[in-house]
Formats: sequence, structure tokens, C-alpha cells
Amino acid sequence: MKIADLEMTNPKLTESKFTHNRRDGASSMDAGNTMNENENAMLESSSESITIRAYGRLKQDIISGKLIPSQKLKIENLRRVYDAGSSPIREALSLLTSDHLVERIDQRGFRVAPVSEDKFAELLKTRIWLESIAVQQSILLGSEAWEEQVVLANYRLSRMPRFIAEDNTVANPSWETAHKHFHMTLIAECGSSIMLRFCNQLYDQNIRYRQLSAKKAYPERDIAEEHNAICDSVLARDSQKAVDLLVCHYQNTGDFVLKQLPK
Amino acid sequence: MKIADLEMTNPKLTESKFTHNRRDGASSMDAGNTMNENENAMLESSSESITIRAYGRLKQDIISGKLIPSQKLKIENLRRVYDAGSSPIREALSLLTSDHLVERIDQRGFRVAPVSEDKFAELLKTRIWLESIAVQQSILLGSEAWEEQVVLANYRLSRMPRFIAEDNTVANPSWETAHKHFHMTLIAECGSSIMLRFCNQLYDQNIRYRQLSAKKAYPERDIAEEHNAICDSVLARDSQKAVDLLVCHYQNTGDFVLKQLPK
DNA sequence: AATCAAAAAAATATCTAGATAATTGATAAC
DNA sequence: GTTATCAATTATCTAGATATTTTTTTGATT
Repeated sequence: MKIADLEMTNPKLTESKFTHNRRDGASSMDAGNTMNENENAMLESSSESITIRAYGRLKQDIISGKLIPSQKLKIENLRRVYDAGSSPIREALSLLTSDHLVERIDQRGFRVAPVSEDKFAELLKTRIWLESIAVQQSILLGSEAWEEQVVLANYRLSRMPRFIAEDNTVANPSWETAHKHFHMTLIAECGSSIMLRFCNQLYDQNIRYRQLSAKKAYPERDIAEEHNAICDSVLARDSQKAVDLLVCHYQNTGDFVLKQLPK
Repeated sequence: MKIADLEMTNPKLTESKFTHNRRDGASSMDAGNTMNENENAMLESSSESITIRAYGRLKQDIISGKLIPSQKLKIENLRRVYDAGSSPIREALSLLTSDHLVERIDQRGFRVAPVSEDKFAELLKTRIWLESIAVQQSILLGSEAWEEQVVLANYRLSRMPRFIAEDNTVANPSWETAHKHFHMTLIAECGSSIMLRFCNQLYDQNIRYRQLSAKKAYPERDIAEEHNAICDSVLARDSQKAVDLLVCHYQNTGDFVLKQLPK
């Protein structure tokens, strides 16, 4: 009987309000992007909550490798470093749990999600399964506007230098962004936001592995050319070829990362 | 520089400890189950945290439909109903966000994830994509022990009455459990725990839709017979047939749910 | 001395209660 | 109507209290 009290007003009535307000906050950048809800909230720049700020910074620090895999995340320390109380920190960590960048163990706190060769192999395999379906569907259903976005994303990526330093050791963060955007655009019109969420999540997990291994120089593969080929096959709506090229692209990078992964 | 202080001890050293303790808590039921981390934590019955207790109860109430879709979840009310402070409640809600049973909007709180025909159609489509791959892989890789588990799960399910009431209106919760277990067993040896996590999540979301629509009597389909057929094709390692039957099974139920779904 | 277990102490996670900040709803002024 | 202002509600946050886990110490036993 208590449940009924939870809200006095009728949900049906509040819904429109809710939706409306949300749009207000989320601004106009929303179209066609692949961010998740928490990343979205981060755009409400005016006054994002401390929780969301901490979430964003923690996420960045985990993906970039600043926070070491398996490292214990003690609330007290995080409070100091990210300048927040324990509630926002815990909440941010809880949210990161969904992204599988943080592990939570009841009564024993949080730690950075551990990495392993096995986990990476599984990640790669699963990404390939999901993105293969997603790109096939996009090719099947994608609009002309989508084709243009693919071309654009590939163009922008191609103009971006892969590394900042001369010796190919320091990755260019803008390249990372553009690269993710290209790959997400490829699958953007697969017709399932759930699928996009999953792929987005797996992509981020993959970046982390790449960062962890990318201390040494990168291979001589012409990655830009691989992107062009993928782009072409997508525009030609050649589903089979696109999948093959994409799988190959991921598999190659994956093999390289696996070799470099510290044991 | 601050980051380096986060932990004094070397992560490498703490890891084994961490893993060890976790196993202690997680008990022996772990083998081959498909629960997620939070569900797992719930098994540590001795002294689960208030957060995890609230998480479990909220999850149940959302899946079962006691908490209405789109309903605003006000912390103050939840505190009273679930008898906890605001921090545990918020944390539980944050965890439910990962399961996509709760939506979070920064500075505006939480609400029960909304439902819609479109969302359901997307859910169904995505489940079919993922489970098709997963069952194929299981058939490819599954051990003999797995075959036996499939048989067992199907047998147990078959002995379970679908409804409690005579008029087929009240679903049997044990049937729900057994049904989920059967379907999760089918894909259990797909070789990707990530995939299992996704499917588990989507399955739970699907139950919610089923609960929301199941107020009226169920169709006369012989669901047990469908399960038998799926089971047989899996044991025969007939991948194509298994996928076809599974897709049909889901599609049929889906169509029915969609028809019943209140607008 | 080395090993183990129990007990105590320290560290840490979790939780509560109340303070602060943001949003929402109502009212007034244009 | 529409916008501005204020009050009420609600979300978020902080600080400190409590509970749990981890580490250290102690003491008994071989």
C-alpha cells in the first residue's frame, strides 16, 4: 500500500513536463550523437552537479590509464583529489559501474576494473559481433543524410594527425574523438539505440586497452586507407565487404594491442 | 601528481587479496549463473548493505510493474517506503540506471524508465540480434555438460505451472525464474560474459513489458512445446533451426505483448 | 623461533541527518 | 497572454556517526 503513496500526481501528467524540461537542458547538440545519458548530462554546462563532474573526470582518468587497472579506489582519497564529498563520489563510481570501468564489491568499496588478455579478447570478439550487425543494418536502413555524415566523419578523421609527438608515442586526443565519431557514425542508423549504447560502451572500454598498450610506437599500417576502404564499401552499400573490412580493421588493432599489453 | 597518491600500496599486490575476498563472499552458487554484479552481491546474505537491499527491492518493484513507468521517484518518498537514508537510495537508483530500469536526469532526479511501443520494438529486435549470435556460438562451443544443463533447465521449466490462478491471469513467479534460467542456459556457453550481461539485462527489461501487458489472459500457444523444439534443435546442434525457432518464439510473445500494451 | 588463532586497533565503507542549491509552481505585474 | 518574482518543493551535497573489513598485536601451542 505504501507504494501507491510514492507519488501524488499522476505519472501521465508529469511525463510531458519531464520530457520538456529535459530537452531544455540537453541543448541542441543531441541530434545523431551517441553519448549516453551521463555524458549527455555533462553538456548541461551551466551548472552540472558535482556528481556528474566527478563522473566525467573519473571516467577520463580511467580510460586514459591515469588510474591503474585493479587499483583500489578509496573514497577518502578520491574526495581529496576530485574535491567532493563522499556521496557524489560514490554516486559517480556507481554510474561508472554501468560503463564497466569500475567494479563494485559490496562492503568493500570500488576499484578500477581489472584488465586481462582474456577480457580483452572477449571484448574484441563481442564488439565485432555487435558492430557487424549494426553496420549491416545501417547499410540496409541508412538514409542519404547518413551517407553524407559517414563521408564527413571520414574526411575530418583523415585530416587529423594520429600523434602529437614526432616519434609516434603520444596519441592525439582529437584524433581519438574523431575516430570514435567515425566508427559510431558507421553504425548510427542501425535502428536500435540500445545497440548504439552497447557499442559505445564497448568502444570506450577498448580505448582504455589501447591507451594501456600504446606506450610503444604504433605499427606502420595505413589506418587512414583502411578507413577509406570501409567508407567506400559502406557508400556502395556492400554489406559483406564492409563487415569484412571492419572486422579486419578491429582484428588488426586488437592483435597489436594484445601483443603490447603488459602482463 | 595527485593521482599518484590515490593508493599507497601497489595494485599488483592488492589484487590477489581482492579477488580472494570476493570469492569468499560470493559463495558456491556462482557456477554458470547469469547474474550481474549487483545481483551477486545480494547473495551475500549475512550482511548486505542497505544500498544493495534497496537496489533489489526497487528492481523487483519496477520489473513487476508496481512502480509505474515514467513515475517520478522522489528520494524523500523512497526513503520512507524502503526505509533508508538518501545516500543508499540514490546509490541504488544509480545502479538501476545501468540496468535501464531507471532514468536519471541531472539536477532533476530519477524516474522509472518510460515504456513505449517503439522502445519495446527496439528491445525485441535487439534481443533477437544478440541472442541469435549467442545461441549460435553456444551450439558451436558448448560442452556436453552444457547440453545436460539445457535439458535440465527445460525439464524443470516444463514441470512448472505457467499461472497460479485458474483463469490464467496471475503469473507464477517460479515459472518466471525457470523460464529466464532456461533461456540464459541456451546462450550460457557463447564465450562472452559481456554478451551474457547484455542479454540478461535485455531479458529483465523484457519481463517488465510482459508484466505490464499480462493483465489479460494469455494466448493458447503451447509454449512448453516451443521450448521442447528449441531444446531439441540445440541438442542436435542444428544452429539454423535453433535460431529460427528462438526468433519465432520471441517474435510471437513480442507481438502478443505489443497488442496488450496499454497506450 | 615459527605458526596459528583470537582480540584489539586502525582503516575504510557505509549510512544518517541536516545544510545548501536547484527546480518547480504559484502569484503578481506588465 | 507573457514575463518576472517569490515561495515551496525537491535534489544534491557536506560533515560527522556507525558498521564493516583489514591489519596489527598478542598470546598460546608446537
